[in-house]
Amino acid sequence: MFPSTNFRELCHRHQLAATHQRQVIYETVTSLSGHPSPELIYEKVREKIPSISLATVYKNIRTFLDSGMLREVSLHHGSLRVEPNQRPHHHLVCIHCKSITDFDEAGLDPVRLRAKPPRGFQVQRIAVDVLGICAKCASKAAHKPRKV
Amino acid sequence: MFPSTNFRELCHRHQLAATHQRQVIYETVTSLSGHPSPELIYEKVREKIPSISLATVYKNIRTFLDSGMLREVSLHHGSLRVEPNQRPHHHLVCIHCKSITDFDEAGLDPVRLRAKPPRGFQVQRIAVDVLGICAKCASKAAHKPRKV
DNA sequence: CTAGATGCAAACAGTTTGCGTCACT
DNA sequence: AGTGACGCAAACTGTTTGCATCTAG
Repeated sequence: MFPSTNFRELCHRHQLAATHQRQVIYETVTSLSGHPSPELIYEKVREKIPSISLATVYKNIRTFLDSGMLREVSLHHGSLRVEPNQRPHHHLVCIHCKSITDFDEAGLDPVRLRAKPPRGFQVQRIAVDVLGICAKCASKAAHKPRKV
Repeated sequence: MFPSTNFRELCHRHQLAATHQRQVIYETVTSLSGHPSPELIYEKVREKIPSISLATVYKNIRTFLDSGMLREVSLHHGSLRVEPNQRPHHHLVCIHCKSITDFDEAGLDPVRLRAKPPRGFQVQRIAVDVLGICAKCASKAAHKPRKV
């Protein structure tokens, strides 16, 4: 979608100031494998900028997520959520208000593994999240789009 | 799988003492719709047992999750996790150690909505979590099985 | 020049733990 | 009777905020 580009342009497209801290945080994240936590990102960034503040790392991760420059592994709802619905179902998750709505399994083509999962991973079940904008948020927000 | 049953039997099957608090917490959760947080469950339970402690609610939610009597909406990893992998992919999630491994989109039959999602929900993307036991945990645990 | 970014410390929210007492089995 | 559950308060972890200073545009 976007041609290959440098960090300044990327920030400009998202209307963000291209600061040194931001660049190092962003490049650190994209260079990492796995699914790093803010704390781990902070550690790695400090190797480049020892004086950086943890708050700056948090603020910028949030900024990147909000602008769509980065994505989080799964939307977190601040606290643990218990699932009272015992029937097989999936979830509709709103990326704005983070509301979760159940979605019957029958509304989705059956999800099946095409390939064996790697190296002895024993599958127990498959959970599907349909991510998007709920009706309520869609109506009040003709404005800001947001990636997920 | 299980015949309809009462709370005492349910606890017995999971080797848990059937206390009054436990019963009220469990029945409160299963009577709720949506995806309640511990705080909300606490509020509701206090309507029945005003003297109950928040710690008891937390301890028992944890107990229910660990025993498989209840399930959580999505495994939470304690902290926010950033996704550096920009390619379309899904996740293999271990229910024991909570490790997350990327799983290429091609390893799964394409996931498609069969029905229109309800009431003007605008779908942006579909995220699939394959839940199970990773090889590492499987080897060291011939023992305790656990539901997810 | 000015809006917005940084760094620090303090505040917060959510969750867990230690421990004395009480209740289920 | 003994093991484990409860209730309370204190501790902890992860994250956000207020504010003074600095910097990109």
